Amino acid sequence: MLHDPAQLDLMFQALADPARRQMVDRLSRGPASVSQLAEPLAMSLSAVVQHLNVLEASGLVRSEKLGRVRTCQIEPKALRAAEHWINERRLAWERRLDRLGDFLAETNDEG
Amino acid sequence: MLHDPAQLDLMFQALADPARRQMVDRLSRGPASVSQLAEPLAMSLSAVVQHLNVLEASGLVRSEKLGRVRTCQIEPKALRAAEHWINERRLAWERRLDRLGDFLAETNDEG
DNA sequence: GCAATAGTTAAGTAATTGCTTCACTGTTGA
DNA sequence: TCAACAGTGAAGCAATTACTTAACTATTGC
Repeated sequence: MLHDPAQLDLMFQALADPARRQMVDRLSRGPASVSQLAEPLAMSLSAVVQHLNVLEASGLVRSEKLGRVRTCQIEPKALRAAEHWINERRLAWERRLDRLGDFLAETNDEG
Repeated sequence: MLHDPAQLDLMFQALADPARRQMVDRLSRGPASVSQLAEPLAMSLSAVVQHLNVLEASGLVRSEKLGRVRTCQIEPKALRAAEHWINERRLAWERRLDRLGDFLAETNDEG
């Protein structure tokens, strides 16, 4: 389910915004409440909640509410899925370059 | 220069669109002309050129025009930068979990 | 030369995004 | 009990995005 293109779409879309990346960055250092996520950001709490919704919809962040405070955490599996998509494309390209290098080396030996 | 936040912003923004990811995917299998990139996409050539501009501005793709055909390639360094950003955050989180696990194991031993 | 090819550019448009403010709900500490 | 706190939801708005069409330039094969 994590590699389905729609989910990948939501993840990259979520990561495209600097405020949301800052939130992910903050969460990578440990869980945080909505207010803690909002604190370094120059925007209303409401805007932060909206960003949080995007992050949760993408699967990158999970949260749970206890009493009046919602605690958020990173979902490393989702991060890994995005990472994996990029990695596969880059590796495909680099393998292709290697093969090309081998081919050129061989045809040079025979020239 | 590749880790500057503005460039990272452009890269993730570029990857957020499914058409552009499809173009990157195509390019990961080897260089292609603009028309070749456009071929599987259900949109005008003009739209594809606009997507290509976004990809080039982000540094993810490089292109060169010879005669009337523009040939595009992936820039693996840029892909690696995006990959790296995600990887660092995920690792930070996972290391934190490890430390937490160690701590809990230790305090259990002493109970 | 000239038509077809490959791409570029500009202008317009509909949908989406990233906010804002405001009114509101539920929770908690004094 | 009640004021402050933590968060939510809706409405509205300006900017951006992802297209479109149409007019255009430059290259190439015949």
